Amino acid sequence: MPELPEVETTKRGISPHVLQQRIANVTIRQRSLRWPIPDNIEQILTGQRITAIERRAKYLLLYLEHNTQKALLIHLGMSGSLRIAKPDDAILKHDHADIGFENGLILRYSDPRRFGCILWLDTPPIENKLLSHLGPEPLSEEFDGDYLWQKSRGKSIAVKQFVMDQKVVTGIGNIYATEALFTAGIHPNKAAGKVSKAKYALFVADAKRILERSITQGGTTLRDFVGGDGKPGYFAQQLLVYGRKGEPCPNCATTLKEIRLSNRSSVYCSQCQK
DNA sequence: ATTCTACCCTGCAAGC
DNA sequence: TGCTTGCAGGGTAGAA
Repeated sequence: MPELPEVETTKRGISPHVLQQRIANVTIRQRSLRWPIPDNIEQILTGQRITAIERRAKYLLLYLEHNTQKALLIHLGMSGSLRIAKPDDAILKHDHADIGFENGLILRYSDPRRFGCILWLDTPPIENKLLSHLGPEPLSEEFDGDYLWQKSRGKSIAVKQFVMDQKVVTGIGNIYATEALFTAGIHPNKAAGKVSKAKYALFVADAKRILERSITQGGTTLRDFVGGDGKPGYFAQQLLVYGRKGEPCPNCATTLKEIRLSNRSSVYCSQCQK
């Protein structure tokens, strides 16, 4: 489920239940994620108090007391989720990891496809290979049209792949790239180096607006989620073109087309996106 | 240096 | 009903 808004709302949702709580026990049922969960993660975490949670791109960083330079790194991959569970809650098939607290609540990691990861960073996160090369956060001021325009000069790669490259900007996944390219009127297959500064400015403004709106909606989703209802309303948001191949363009009624870039679906309007 | 391809894994929907 | 196929919100390593 996770694109950036869902990771952000996951962070907001678990924070009140997890911050300042001391870890009483750790149970790993399936170590084989994208990379194996470290063998010693149980002993590293047990007895420690979680003092801070950060999101960087689609990664979550959980810091322990006296250890601001070390952190637990969690990524949800394509299908992962975190929820707050109670001791009596049933353990489902893909609930791979539990972090149990002294107050009895459990931070439970689930990931059917196991594309996510749970790693221990024992060097400053900024130095970690997975985090060091990440581009700016999409909601930061640093991310603007000029930045994208500058960064894209001379690139022949399709603009959609360019804006989904985490080295360029983090947190823009397939859905948001598809949507923002549509509202900005940019053909997904246009060479990144040939998109104008003005178009990039439109794209950035639209991407930020869509992400912010999704985060707002995600809050509602997460309250249900944490409460144990587990009904993600993520898709309830209005997507204009994503997943709507063959339907009329909401702007001009031309039938929406689909191309595949990097083997990922890209829906677009051939009339509105040039 | 940039761009492309294959791959990690399970679940689900569509088609036969 | 049951089988096969293709697709899914991500991101890396290594090849071209």
